[in-house]
Amino acid sequence: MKIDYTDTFDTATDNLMTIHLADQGEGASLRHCTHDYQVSCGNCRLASICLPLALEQDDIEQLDSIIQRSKPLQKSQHLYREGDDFQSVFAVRSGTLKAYKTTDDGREQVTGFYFPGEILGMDGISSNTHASSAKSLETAAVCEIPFASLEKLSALMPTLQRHFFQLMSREITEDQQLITLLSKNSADERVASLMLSISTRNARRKLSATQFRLPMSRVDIGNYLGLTVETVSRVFSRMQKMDMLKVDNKEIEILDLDSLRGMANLSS
Amino acid sequence: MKIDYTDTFDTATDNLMTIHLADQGEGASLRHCTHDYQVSCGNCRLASICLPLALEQDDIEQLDSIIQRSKPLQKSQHLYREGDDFQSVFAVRSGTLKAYKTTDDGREQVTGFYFPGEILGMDGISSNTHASSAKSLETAAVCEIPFASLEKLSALMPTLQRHFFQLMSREITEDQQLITLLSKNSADERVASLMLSISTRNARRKLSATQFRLPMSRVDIGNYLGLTVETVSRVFSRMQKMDMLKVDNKEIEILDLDSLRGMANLSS
DNA sequence: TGCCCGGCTTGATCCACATCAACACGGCAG
DNA sequence: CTGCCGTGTTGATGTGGATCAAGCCGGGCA
Repeated sequence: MKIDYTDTFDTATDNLMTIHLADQGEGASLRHCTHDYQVSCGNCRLASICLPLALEQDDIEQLDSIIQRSKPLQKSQHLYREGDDFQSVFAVRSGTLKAYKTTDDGREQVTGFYFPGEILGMDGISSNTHASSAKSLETAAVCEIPFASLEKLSALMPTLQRHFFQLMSREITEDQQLITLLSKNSADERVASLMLSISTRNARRKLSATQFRLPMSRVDIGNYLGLTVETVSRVFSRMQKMDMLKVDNKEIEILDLDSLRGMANLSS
Repeated sequence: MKIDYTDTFDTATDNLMTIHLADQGEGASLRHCTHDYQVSCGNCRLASICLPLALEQDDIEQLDSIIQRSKPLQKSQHLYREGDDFQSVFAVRSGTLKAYKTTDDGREQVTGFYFPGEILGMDGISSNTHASSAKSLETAAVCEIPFASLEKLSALMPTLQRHFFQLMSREITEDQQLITLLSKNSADERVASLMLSISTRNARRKLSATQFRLPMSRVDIGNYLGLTVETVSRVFSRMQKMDMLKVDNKEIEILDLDSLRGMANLSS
């Protein structure tokens, strides 16, 4: 079997997930994908939504030179743990990760889900140790961006500096969105908001906005939204009964986007 | 009356608040303080906890040159509003501000309180418009730091760049702390945590960690902690009955720091 | 094949906090 | 002085979601 490397990867980057999602072992391209760590930002199809966004070709190559592509993470494997030395931030190449903190009494607060093209680990910058843990929800690949190099490069490339400031700022506004959601919204509204968030993030990656497989468990959803598993489950059932959503375990189909938006009642 | 300018300001910076808090019009120094916008980072007593932290003398002077000191904000006056063009971030010089978002149905989510030495407005970087509003809870003075200048300067001064990255990261970790608080902790724990937070922030500014006046109303506290006024009030009463706290309207005295920590049950 | 186990759903009951309502207090304008 | 309003407290009642409990389903493994 002959493979056009650049091109295969161009699409395969994300396909790793799609393939996994569909649960069909498209052996050849999957294997190819997980073993070739030599992708570059220049030919990554996520470049337009990831860190290289808005960079010139030359700049992308420089950025590329500091990025390390590590071997894939298995499901449930940690990328880093709370308290670990902070060295790098990470870009998700394929798969999904969750970031979470463990409270003293052992409960878990999920602080975010990270899809391909998204950056995680920025909470470690302030204290030089990671403030949360990150583990993969399915087989995943990440690009490691050593922070020291990123800092140096940022000082030389105004666009990159700006963009990284913006990324951190976005993390802040998203956290604030979650704060509002947790403190002001009902269980229905919370779950609806999460579904919409996943839907738009899928769309950004040119995937279906109405059909997708949830990479996270009900427990994870609960720990993210401040609800118990039971409540999450009940909300899904209710939504299904109202014909807003079709839920088949982790397989989701949004049947009525408008009423889902209504339930979430968010302007943003 | 003869005034030693540098020295007066050295202490007056923060005194504006203390004076206001004590509700006694120490005319001379207050007037001096509020009308002299020509303080510099070099002689600001907050320098050690504010943006200049860890900068060399030369660098502080450069930073100083881009900072604008505006005239004081009256109580309840807005520093910026959600949706405003983003131009600058702000350092609190005296007084306290709250940042908040208004939900579509008109309710208010307070996302943070900002005390002297703290930086606010960073949530505006990502979209070039402020993602939240900020208003003063009492007479306050701020330093305006035009972001464009800060960016340029950051590219030249690695320490500043690093420090600003750290500041944004700290905002992220604090938001995540709040997320956890809102989703996992009881009303008692939430209020106790806030009291401890204010206490430590006071200590950082060399003020009493056990006696202070709350700059914010019960409503604000409720809107920050995701509770109603009534609940906040009841928690205060309960704490008072348990001899952890003495509460006289906004005047707080922490009587038993340890049991307050116990109630908050936070490792951090 | 049968068993176990982890993830999910559904029902019954409980409880922390919201909601509603009344009142206390202090500042301020008339 | 009186009345009003904004802010805070306290009590009575209601409710959304937690908790407890049971059962379902599918996958892995002996």
